[in-house]
Amino acid sequence: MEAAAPAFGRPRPVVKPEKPAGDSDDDRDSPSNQHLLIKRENRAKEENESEDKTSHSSDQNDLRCTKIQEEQLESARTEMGEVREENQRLKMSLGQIMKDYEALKMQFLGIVGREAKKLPEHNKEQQQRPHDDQTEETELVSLTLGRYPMAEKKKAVEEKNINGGDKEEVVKQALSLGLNCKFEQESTAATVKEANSPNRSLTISADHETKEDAGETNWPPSKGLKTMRSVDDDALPTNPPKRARVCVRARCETTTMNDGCQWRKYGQKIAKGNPCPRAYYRCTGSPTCPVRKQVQRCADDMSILITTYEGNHNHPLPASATAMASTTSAAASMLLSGSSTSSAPNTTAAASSSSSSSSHALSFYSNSKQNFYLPNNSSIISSTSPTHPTITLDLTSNPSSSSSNPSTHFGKFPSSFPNSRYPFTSQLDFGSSRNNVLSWNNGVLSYNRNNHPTTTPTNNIYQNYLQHQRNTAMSLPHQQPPLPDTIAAATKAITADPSFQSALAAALTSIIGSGGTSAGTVKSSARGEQPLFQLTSTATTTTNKGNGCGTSFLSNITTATPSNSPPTGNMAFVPANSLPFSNPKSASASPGDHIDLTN
DNA sequence: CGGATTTGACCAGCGC
DNA sequence: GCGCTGGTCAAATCCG
Repeated sequence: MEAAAPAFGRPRPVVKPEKPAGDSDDDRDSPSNQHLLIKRENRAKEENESEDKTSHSSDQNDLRCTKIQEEQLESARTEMGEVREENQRLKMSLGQIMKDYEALKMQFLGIVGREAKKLPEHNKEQQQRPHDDQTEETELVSLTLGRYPMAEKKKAVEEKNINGGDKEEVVKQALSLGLNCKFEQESTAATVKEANSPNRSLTISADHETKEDAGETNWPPSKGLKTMRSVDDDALPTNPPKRARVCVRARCETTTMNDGCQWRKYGQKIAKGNPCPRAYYRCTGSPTCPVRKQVQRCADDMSILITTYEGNHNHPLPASATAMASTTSAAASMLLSGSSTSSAPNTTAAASSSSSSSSHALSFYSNSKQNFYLPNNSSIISSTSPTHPTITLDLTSNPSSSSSNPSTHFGKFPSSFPNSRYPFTSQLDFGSSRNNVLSWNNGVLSYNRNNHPTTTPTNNIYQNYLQHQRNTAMSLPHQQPPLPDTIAAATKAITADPSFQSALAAALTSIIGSGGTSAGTVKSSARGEQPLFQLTSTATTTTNKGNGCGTSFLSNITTATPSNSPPTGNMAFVPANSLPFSNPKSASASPGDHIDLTN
C-alpha cells in the first residue's frame, strides 16, 4: 500500500530473505548493508595489506589472521541476521497494515452495500405502511431536494420497483463508490432509516420535508399551514425540525437574483442588525408551491445579496431555475456530511441532516459517474440546527479570501445571518478551483464550458447517462420530466472535484469512524484541479424584465449549440410551457438590472 | 381591471 | 409573563 509507506517517515531496509544482502543495488543503498559492505572492503584491504607486509611471515601470523577473519565474519553474519530479522518485522507490520486497510475497506463497502439494499426495502415498507409515514418520516432525511410531491415520488418508487434491477444497481453502484453522492429525482429510492443505522449513510432523506410538501398542497398555507405545523409539533414535541434552508450569497445590484423561478413578494421586514429590509417572496410557479425565499442585502457589504430558499417546489421547474439548483444542490451535498459530523446524536442528527434536502427545493441527479462542480470562488458554509439547518453558498468570495480559514467567512456575515445562531458549522471551500463552472456573468448566473472541447471519458459516461435518462423518460410517459442536464452536469462536476471527494471522504471517515459525533470542519485543500468539463455561456438575458441577476444560461448550455438555437440534450426534458419567460407579468423573476461579480 | 407590491397588524417562538 | 424578533397576512395601493 502506498499510503502506508510514508507513515514510516524514512526509508527502511527491506531485505528479502531469499536474497542475500548486497546482491542488488537497492540493498547496496540501504544504510545497514552499506555498513556491511564497508566492513567487508576494510577487511579485504586489511587482508591485502597483511599479505603484502607479511608475505614472508610465520605460520603464527597466518593463524592469527585467520582467527581475526573468522571473528569478523561471525560478527558480520550476526549483523546480517539482525537486519534480516528487522526486515521480517517490518514486512510483518506492513502486512498487518495492509490487512487492516483491506478489512476497513471491506467494512466500509459492506456498510455502503447494506444501505443500498436497505433502500428499496424501506421504500416498500413505506408503501405498505402509509399510515406510519408520519412517525417514521421524522427520522428520515432525503437526498431529494425535490420538486415532486409525495404522491409522485411514490409513483416513481413503484415504477422503480417494477423496473427493478437496473436502477437498484445504479443506486448500489453510486453508493458503493462511496465518494460519489447519489442524488435522484425521486429519492425515496434513496431513503434509509437513519436512526436504525449505526453508521450514518450519505444517503439521507428528508421525508419530513416531503411530508410538509404533501400537506401543503393546499397553499396558501397561511393559518392553515400554521395549524398543520402545530399539529406536527404536537406529534414531535422534541426538536420539531423545520425546513432546511439554502442561502446563496452573490454580488448583485438588483433587488433580487433572477434564479429562473417566478416569485411574488408577500412581505417585507426590517431585520434586526441590518438596515436593509428583508423581502419575502413566494414561488408562483404553481399556486400550491410552498417554496419561499427571503432576500436581503448584506449589512456589511450592500452589494452582496443574500437569498435564502426554503421548501420544495411541487411543480416542474423552469430550465433556468435549475442553475441555482445545481449550485445549492452541491451545497446541500456538503451539508450532508457536514451536519452529520457536527450535530448531536440520533434524532437531532437526523434532523440536521435533513437540512440538506431542501437545497433550493430542487431535485438533482448524481450517480457514481456524475459529479458536481461548485462555482469557482465559491464556498459553502453549512450551519445545522434542529430547527433551521442552513447551508450557505457564498458566490462572492475571491480565491484568496475563500481559501482562508472558516472564521473569515463567518465574519463576513451580518449579525442576522443564520449562521450566527447555529453554531455547528462546516465549511467546504472550493474557491481554489481554477476554472469557473458556474459563474455570475453580467447579471446572469451562467455555466461555463471551458477549454476542454473534446469529450472526456467521464463525459462519455455522462452522455450515456443522459441517454439513459432520456430512454427512461420515453418509456415512462407518466413520469415527471427529468431535470435538465444542467443539474446532472453540476452533479457530475462537483463530485468530480477531488476537493469535494476528499472532503467527502473526510466526512465519511468521521461518520463511519466516530459515529458522527465528531465536530466537523471539513475543508478541501486540493487546488488547481482541471475539471472534466466546463460550461460557458454568454450572458444572454432571457428573462422578462430585463437583465437582472439570472440563470438563463440554459439557452446556450453547450458550446456546440448556438445560443439562439433550440436547446439540445436534456433540455428537451424541460417542458416548454414551464419556462417563465413567456409570461410578461411574472412577478419578480428578474427585476434586476445589473450584477457586479467579483468572482 | 387584474395582478403585483406595499405596509401595518397579527401571531408564534424564544430569551430573559 | 413580557418583550423582542421573525414570519405572515391582508387591505390598500400601484402599475401595466
